[in-house]
Amino acid sequence: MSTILDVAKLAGVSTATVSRVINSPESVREETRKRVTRAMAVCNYKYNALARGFATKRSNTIGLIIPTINNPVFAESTRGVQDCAGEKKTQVILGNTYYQYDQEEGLIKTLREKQVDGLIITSTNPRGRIIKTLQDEGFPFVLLYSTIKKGLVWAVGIDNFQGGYRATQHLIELGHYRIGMVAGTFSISDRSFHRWHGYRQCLKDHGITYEKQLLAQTEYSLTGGRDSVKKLLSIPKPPTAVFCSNDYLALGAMKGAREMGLNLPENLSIMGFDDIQIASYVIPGLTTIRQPAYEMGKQGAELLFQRINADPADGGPVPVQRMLDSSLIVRESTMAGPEKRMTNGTEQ
Amino acid sequence: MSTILDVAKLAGVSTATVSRVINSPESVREETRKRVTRAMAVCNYKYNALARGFATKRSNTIGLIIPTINNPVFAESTRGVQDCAGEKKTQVILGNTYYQYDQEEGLIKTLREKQVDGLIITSTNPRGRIIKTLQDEGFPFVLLYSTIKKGLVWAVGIDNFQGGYRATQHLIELGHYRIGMVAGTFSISDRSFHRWHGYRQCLKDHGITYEKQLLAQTEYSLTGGRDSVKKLLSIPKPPTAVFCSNDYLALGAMKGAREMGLNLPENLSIMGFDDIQIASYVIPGLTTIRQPAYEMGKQGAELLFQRINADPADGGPVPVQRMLDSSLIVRESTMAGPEKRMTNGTEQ
DNA sequence: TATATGAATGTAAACGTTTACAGGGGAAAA
DNA sequence: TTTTCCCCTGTAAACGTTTACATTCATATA
Repeated sequence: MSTILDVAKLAGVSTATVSRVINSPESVREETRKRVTRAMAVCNYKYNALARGFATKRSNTIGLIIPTINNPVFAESTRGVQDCAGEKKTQVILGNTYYQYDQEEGLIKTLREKQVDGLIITSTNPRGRIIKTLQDEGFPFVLLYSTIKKGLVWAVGIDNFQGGYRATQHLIELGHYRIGMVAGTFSISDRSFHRWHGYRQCLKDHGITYEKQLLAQTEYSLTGGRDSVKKLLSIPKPPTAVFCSNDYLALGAMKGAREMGLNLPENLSIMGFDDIQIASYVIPGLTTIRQPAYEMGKQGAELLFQRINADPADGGPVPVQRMLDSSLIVRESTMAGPEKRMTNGTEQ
Repeated sequence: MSTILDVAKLAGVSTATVSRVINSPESVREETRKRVTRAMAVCNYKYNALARGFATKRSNTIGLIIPTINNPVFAESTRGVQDCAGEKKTQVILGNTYYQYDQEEGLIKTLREKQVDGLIITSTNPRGRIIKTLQDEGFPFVLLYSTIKKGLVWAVGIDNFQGGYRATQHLIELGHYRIGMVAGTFSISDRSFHRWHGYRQCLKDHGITYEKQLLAQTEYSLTGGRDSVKKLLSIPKPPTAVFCSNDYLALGAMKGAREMGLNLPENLSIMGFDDIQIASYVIPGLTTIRQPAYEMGKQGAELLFQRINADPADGGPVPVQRMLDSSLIVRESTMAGPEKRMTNGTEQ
């Protein structure tokens, strides 16, 4: 492999000049530039970005930490991050935590050792020790899918409480009052937790008492959704509607309900959360709360670069928390509850 | 930031010794080791893997190039790659080509500059210039989803021709003889191309003449699948079955067919390819050709490491091409063609 | 003519590791 | 006692860039 030095010798200039034609060509005389360019071609010179990173303490690489690339919602925001990073000539290293805190911890450590310029994290536990350390040490990072509304940490997310509330409200307005919830284990996702809070509050506001047996917690997977809904449908007075804390679980729930012989949505209304692409391609179309996943990734990355490139002179940039809009998308997987149908004669 | 030198001074040893306690602790006396470890803690030492990479010419990073992380099949193999890399203490940089050759070209260049130890590539054009260059220069890479069966390039894939053949055969055996195909544009994926070849050959072997108008080419997306199937259904004698070159397109096709008022599978049989997870969660369950996506990623990574770590002494390791098994998964989206149903009385 | 200016280039140190090689010292062997 | 060996540690160069600073030289200015 030839180096800048080889090129320099061949072109009869110093390494500094070669470096300059690479990084600020306008600062070197045209004739010299040509000579150097030709020399680079002659010895098939390959730039070593790692050596540059070493010299400049800037790797032009960022780390992206998500629970799992399998959930399309994270795939979508990954794309957002990548697209933004691409514009900034930056590469992204991807890591999956599989919702495990120790994995998250390990990943962050490794990526920092790799000298990434910053981190975008969909954390399993945003209030845990690791994030705190990062914050204390002033390392540039931004939280994704975060529920943090105000404070010192950079974050972009949606209002998960409100989302959970709105989802539940939709079901109540349809006349359901036995509403189950399928959620991820709270210890592994604080998003689920907030959505559940919204659900509880909404029930309360409508005079419906919360029942513990109407909550099924599970791991985030299609099978998790399927099994959980079956559990909910097996209790004495089963729910007529279930709110799943994400679309992935909801898709699983649909299958589970059907395996128990139910027709959808007549026998069971199902709500999801996320609005992944496939949600509108499925029968019945999944009613859900849309969150702008691609946009979230994109904006997260933008904020990160903003933070990284900020002039540290004036006490550092001021942290920003950005809340994106979520919205209710009504499709066919939810319909009027049995009582409502009877009273207004729309029972089929 | 403290360096190895700081630690060394603090512990009263040389930098070499500190480096040794990091990389081969067993080679240093216990008492010294302890002293160094303590010193590292005291000055909050953070290892710089980038500096290491620079010194050793080994970045412990590999690049993974795929068309798009949005297609679950690539997300799944990405996970396979990541899991394997994780075991080897290696990180993976992810790049999407969006099926564009110039993107692929750019990514490969950038990643090589970043000094990745190797590349795993799901190429848009495996016989193009870039792959050739990589090969000529002896850079370690392995092709994923490749159809290459024998030769000098490392590759893992399935037999796409056979897969296309088997899919078509399934439809023919069900009594269909007007069989459409929805495929990606051939110029952007050689996999699609081979599946289409299998389709044609199978038609031929069963005495069915190939009709150009029964082929719809499109970009790889749900909407692409939806629009294409509509096009196929609008021709004078529309197909009674369509084979989509991947599940993603097939899911789109299902929607398209329904939007034209068809019942599935009674009015149209639909086949996919890949067997993405969601394929079995959809109604009707999607009949498809399964390919082991996770396994493909995992094995691809294993081969890459094998190649990277091979002792270059004995003329370099011998290239391996690995063909994984694919298999027909019959679900509910395909059923007997109209004629067959009439003749044997199973028409509903 | 003498001086100031500025553009283009060169010099050399710095970045934080690794590692080939050398050396010290103690135990075992002769 | 001398020699040999091995374990542990140190020395110093090397990896390929960038960049602050110095230098050169031509041109403009006084």
